Parts: sequence; C-alpha cells; structure tokens
Amino acid sequence: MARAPAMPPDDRRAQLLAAAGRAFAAKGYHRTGVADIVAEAGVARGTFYRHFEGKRDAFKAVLKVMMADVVSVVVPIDVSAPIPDQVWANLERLVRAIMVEDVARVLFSEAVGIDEEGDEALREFYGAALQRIETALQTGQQLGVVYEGDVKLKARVLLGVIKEPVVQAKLYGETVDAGALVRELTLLLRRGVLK
Amino acid sequence: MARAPAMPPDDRRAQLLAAAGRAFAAKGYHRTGVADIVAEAGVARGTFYRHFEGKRDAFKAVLKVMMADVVSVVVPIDVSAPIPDQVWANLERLVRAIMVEDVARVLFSEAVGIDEEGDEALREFYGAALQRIETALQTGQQLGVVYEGDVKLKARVLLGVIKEPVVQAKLYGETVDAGALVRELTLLLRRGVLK
Amino acid sequence: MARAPAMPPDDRRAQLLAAAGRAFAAKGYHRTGVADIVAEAGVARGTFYRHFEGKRDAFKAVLKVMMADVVSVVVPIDVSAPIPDQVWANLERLVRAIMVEDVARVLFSEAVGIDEEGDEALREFYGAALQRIETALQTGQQLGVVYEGDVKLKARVLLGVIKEPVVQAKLYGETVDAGALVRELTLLLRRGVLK
Amino acid sequence: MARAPAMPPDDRRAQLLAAAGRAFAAKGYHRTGVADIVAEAGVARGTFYRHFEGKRDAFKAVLKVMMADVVSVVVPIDVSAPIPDQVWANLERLVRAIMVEDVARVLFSEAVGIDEEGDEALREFYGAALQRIETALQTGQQLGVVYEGDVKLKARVLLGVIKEPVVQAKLYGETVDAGALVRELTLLLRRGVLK
DNA sequence: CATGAATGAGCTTTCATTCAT
DNA sequence: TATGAATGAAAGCTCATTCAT
Repeated sequence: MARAPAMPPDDRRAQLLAAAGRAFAAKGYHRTGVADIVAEAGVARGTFYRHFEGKRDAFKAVLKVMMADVVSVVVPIDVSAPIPDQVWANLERLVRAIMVEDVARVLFSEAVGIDEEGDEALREFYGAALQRIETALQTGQQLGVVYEGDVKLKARVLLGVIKEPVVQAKLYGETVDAGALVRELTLLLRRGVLK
Repeated sequence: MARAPAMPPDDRRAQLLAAAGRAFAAKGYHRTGVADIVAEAGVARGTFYRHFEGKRDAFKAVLKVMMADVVSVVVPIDVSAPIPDQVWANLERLVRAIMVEDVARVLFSEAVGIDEEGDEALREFYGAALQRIETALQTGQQLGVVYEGDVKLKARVLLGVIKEPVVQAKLYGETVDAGALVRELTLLLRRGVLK
Repeated sequence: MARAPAMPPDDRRAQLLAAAGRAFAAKGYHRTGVADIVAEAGVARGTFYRHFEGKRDAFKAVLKVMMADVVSVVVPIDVSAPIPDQVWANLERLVRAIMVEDVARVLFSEAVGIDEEGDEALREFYGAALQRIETALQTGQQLGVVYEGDVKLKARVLLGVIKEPVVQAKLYGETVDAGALVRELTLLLRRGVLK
Repeated sequence: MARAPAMPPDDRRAQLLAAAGRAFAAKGYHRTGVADIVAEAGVARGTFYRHFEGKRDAFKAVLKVMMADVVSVVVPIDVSAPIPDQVWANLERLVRAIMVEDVARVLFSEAVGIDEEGDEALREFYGAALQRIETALQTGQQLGVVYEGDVKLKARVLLGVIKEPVVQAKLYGETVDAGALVRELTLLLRRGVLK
C-alpha cells in the first residue's frame, strides 16, 4: 500500500481516534478488530501501536472524547434567569448529543465486559455524568423545585430515563425523535406517569 | 479428575445451565470461556457440548431462563381490586427479581455485541418485556389512571427507570435497597421529579 | 432407545460389520464416525466396543470380508479346458465383484492414510491380490500364452488396468458397464492400444 | 523460537507450499496437522493462516502445483516427426514426474475423503489428466495408430496403467525403475499381454 | 515515522474411547 | 450383554501485539 504521509503525531492520533470511534460504533468493541480500525484509518497496523498502547487504550480514548462531547453541551444553570427553560434546553441538547451517530452505541451498548480496566473507564464516565446530575438535583432541591429524597438514586433513575429510549432505538436501528422524547421526559419529570 | 456420575440429560443440562449462568454473571459473556463453565459445573469439556451447540447457544439458553424468571413475577392486574397496590407490588417483585444475583449482569450488561444472533436474542427479550409494559400502560390509559401519550416511548422510559439503578449498582458492586428503589420509583411515577 | 435384543456375539458382530461396511462405503473412513456405524446398526455406542477394539479394527474387519468376497470369485484355471475363455470369465467376475456397491470405495479410495496399521492391512490386501495375478501370469508364461518379462511389474500394471476405471467411475458417481470394460480390457491384453 | 525474518508474501507462501507438500507426502492429509506444516517451514502457526485459509486450502494449493508440474512435462506431439518416439519420450517423462518424491503419495494416495470440496479438487485434477490422454488417443485414432473404441474408457485404463505401479511401489517404500516401467508399458501398449 | 510480516497464547470444537449402570 | 453419559486429548483457527526494515 502507499505509505501514508508522515504527519504530526497529534494529527495522526486524532485521525486514528476518529477511525476507531467509527469502527467501535459500527460493530462494537468485541467485534471490532485492530484490523478494522487501521483499515478505516488507512494506515498500517504498526502505526496504530505507535499512538495507542493497544485496542483497549484506543477504546478508552474514544470513550473520553465522547464523554467530553456529551458533557460539554450541558451548560450551568443561570439562577438569575427562568430556570425551567434552561433545564429543558439542557435536556434537549443532551438527548441530541447522545443520539449523535456513534455515541450511544459506544457508550451504552458495547462497553461493558472488556476487562477490569475497561469497566473502570466506564465507571469513570458514568460517575462523572451522575455527579453532574446529582449536583443539578441538589441545586434544585435547594431552590425548592425538586422533591426531597435520595439524590443519588434519583440521578440514576434519570440517567436511565434518558439512556434507555436511545439504547432501545439503537437496538432496533430506529432513529429517535428528539423533540418527542424531550417532551415525554418533560412530562414525566413534571407530573409522573400516573394520575 | 474424578468422572462425574452419569445423570439424566435433562438434569445435567439444568446443572450446566446454572453453572453457565453463574459463570456469565461473574465475568460476562466475552471473558467467560467454556472452560470456566465446565469448571464451575465440575464436568469435562465434552459434556458441555453434549448439551449445547456451543457457548452462544448456552448463553441464549441462560437468557431464556432468566427472562422467564423475571417475567413470571409479574402478575396480571385484577381490575376488581385496588389497582395501585397491585402495580406497586408488581413493581417491587420485578425489581427484586432483576436484582437477583445473576440476572442483572447477564441481561443488562454483558449481552450486547456477541454477534447478530446474540443481539437478536436480546432484542427478543427486550421486545417481550417492553410489550408487557406497553400493554399495562394501555390498560392504564383506558382506566384513566395513566396519562395519554406515546406508550411505546413511555415503556422504554420506564424500562430505563427500573433498569439503570440496578445496572449502576452492579457496576459499583453495591447492593440495591429494593424498598428504597421502589419507593423512589413510586414517587417518580406519581408526581415526577420537579414540583 | 429401546434396548436391542441380546444376541449371540457372532450375529451382533456380523450385523455391526455390515453396518460398518455401509457406513464406510457411504462416507469413507475418515468422515465416518463411530456414531454413524452404531446409528446404521441401531445399537448403542458401547455395544460397538464390545465387538471391535475400535474404529480402525472395524475397518480392518470390513476390509478382510471384502477381500475375501473379491478373491473368491476368481476360480483356478483348469488347464485341461480352453484357457482364454476361463481367463475372460474370471476377469468379468472380478470386475463385477469389484463394482459391487461398497467394495470399490472402501478398498480403493478411502483406505490409505489411516495409520501404519491401517496401511499394513491395505498392503496385505494388495499383496494377496497381486500374488494371485503374478501366479496366473507365471502359469501363463509357462503355457506360452503370456509374454516374457517381469511378472511383478506386469501384475501391478494389470491391477491398475482393472482398478482405475472403477475408481474413476466411482469418483464421478457413474456406473460402469462391466461388459464394455471387460471387452476393452480383453482387447488391451490381447493386442495393446497401438497398432 | 527465533522469529523468522520477514519475507515478501509470495516467497513465504511458496516456502509454506513446499513445506506443506513435504508434510502431506510424509504422513498424508489426515495425519498431517497444521502444526506439522509450520514446524516443517519453521514459522509460527499464525503465519500459515496469513497465506492459506486453512489446512484444506493449503492442500488444494499443493495439489495445484503438483498438477502443473506433472502436466508440464508432456509436450505436444509434432506430427512432422516420428510419432512413436515422441510418445515414448512423453510417457517416460510422465512416469518420472509422477515418481518425484511427493507427487505420487499426495496425488494418488491421501487425497480422497477430505470432504466434498477436497474431492472436487481431485476430480478436477483427474479430469484434466484424463482429458489430455483422451485427446492424445483421439489424435492417435485419426492418425490410424490407435485402435478404435471408447476413448474415455481407454484413457482411464491408461491412467491406471501408469499410476498403479507407482502407487504400489510407494506403498512398499520401493523405488520404481522408470526405464523398466516405461519398457513394460511400451510393450503393453504395443502388443498387450497375451500372445 | 510508517510499515506489515510474524507471532503464539488462547479459544472453540470434535470425536474415539471408557465405564458405571 | 447392552447402554449412553462422560471423557479429554488433540486439532483447527483467531487476533492483539511485536519488531526488523
């Protein structure tokens, strides 16, 4: 094959990261081989190992990028402005970010069961996400807009509320109607399910 | 090793199924080898293949048993008796069933990414579960106790509500307080999160 | 399964031998499993091992029977009667015997490569056959009806002359026209191929 | 073990092909493992699978090479020169080619019974060989030097005439005297066996 | 830096044989 | 004598990783 042009390490790494993201998203961690990644990137096997310690390392790196992408869309609540609107806006952006092509599958579906280190990476991601939700809930409680109760548990429930519809849609190859989902979530958060 | 005593095929199969369930729960599908399963069962490799076509077949069989176990705890609502109590009771039994040692990990964590056939098995499980939830919601709507809206989406949200706290707890090796969880879910379903 | 009725050992052995012959003929030594043989015979696995030391032993026994069948059709030449007719008659019986359903495949196709002991069994068969042909040729030379020359080599050539058309026909699933083959062989032996 | 030096794929493949040929010739298809081949070649298991899809694929490749080797020694008859001499020369070269160490065993002894695909490969080989012989016979008939009659059958007989002495010699670990064999075949073709 | 041939531990699966019932 | 569940050595194959060029 034609030799890929030499490239600043960071660029090459970024290229590989993107390729790895696509590959993992397409087939999941276990079914994705290093061969898939380097084919996607158009470089040789050895090049991959110049930039990552191995397949798992690459996966963790992909995970990190995706986490950052997802988290970045959540903007802190400005208490001097109407709060509910900000919450709904955050929620909608979050759902949309999660639904972006690769994220859902990589983060939610294929990530568990790699090995202890892989699980740890996942825990880190979920830990960060849940931490943010908890903080938001606590703030809400202090503001009197969130019911009292175990915020940790509430946070996990909320995570599931957002995640599961996306995961299920992925599982069936459907696309999610973000607007409808957000509306549904809004209603759930506001009044529950049962009259 | 001492030769395992002969046994009626159905018994041995059941024993292997249990062993496989424990093994998959302990290390997940991908990290579990047939070697682990037969070690857990205390039989030789060949014996495993007398009862299952292979590792994936065993996994599917485990999945099937667990599905049945989980589903069986949900009892139909008796409309001539107070409904809410029945709903909460069902919910509590469901949460407890899911929390049983092996179920959560096998069903929720390690199951995706095996191969197309494996994914199909999962889809079947989730499909059946969601179908039940949807039916319950529709009944609820007809009885006027469930808000209007897309039941399919509602069902997925509810699945997430139940599943995620259990998954997260597993991820951290925590045990879930079923009572607390059910109470929280109850409140969520009744009035939402936000005042 | 219903227990096969107890049976005098020789009968059961004969039954198994026949079943083994059919099985080996159908799929060849390597692709035939003990499972095939016992299924064909309608007995349990263990029964097979009560009558044969193992798969190879059964194969050797089948070989022996077939050898005897084939060899028995060749009748000694009566020098007081017209010789050529007897030769042609022997030849025709031989070809027909070889063409009998199972013989060709078992003897000629699937027999080599089992292991040293198996090869030895084959050598025995071929040795016996060639010995007979050599003797016939020597007699012929003494009677002045066979050309001089290395009888051992001549014998092998003749074996090939008979065997190959049958083997090839088997390979293509064709049936051999014994009459035509014998006629062709007759002409070859009498005058060769080239004018 | 010392790492085998990198090598252009075609070279390595050729080396493996040769090693496989030796291995198959030494022990036959069924008793030869991939382990034997890679040991013979002095490379690791994985290297083998970089070049062949599996054991059977390697066998088919060996078969192909050997076919080509054998076929290539037969040169077309030049009708403007004395024909019989050319026929004998071809015959002698053919016999010698077949007797080359590996060819006879691989082609003639161990090849049947692999599986349907393997048998098909063999049929191809024999088909090609027989086709050539048939063509030669037809030409001979047109030139009036070959007796009339079924060329297909004649071709098979001739194949047996050449093949069997070589096979038998192999079976006994003898070496064939090519000169003597060709002389014998010559006489057989010219005048038959019986006066 | 990039390459890709080479590696080999580890995995799944098969099947002739054994032996307690 | 007949049974068939149990066995486990042995085989084929994969793929993340290494390293000489």
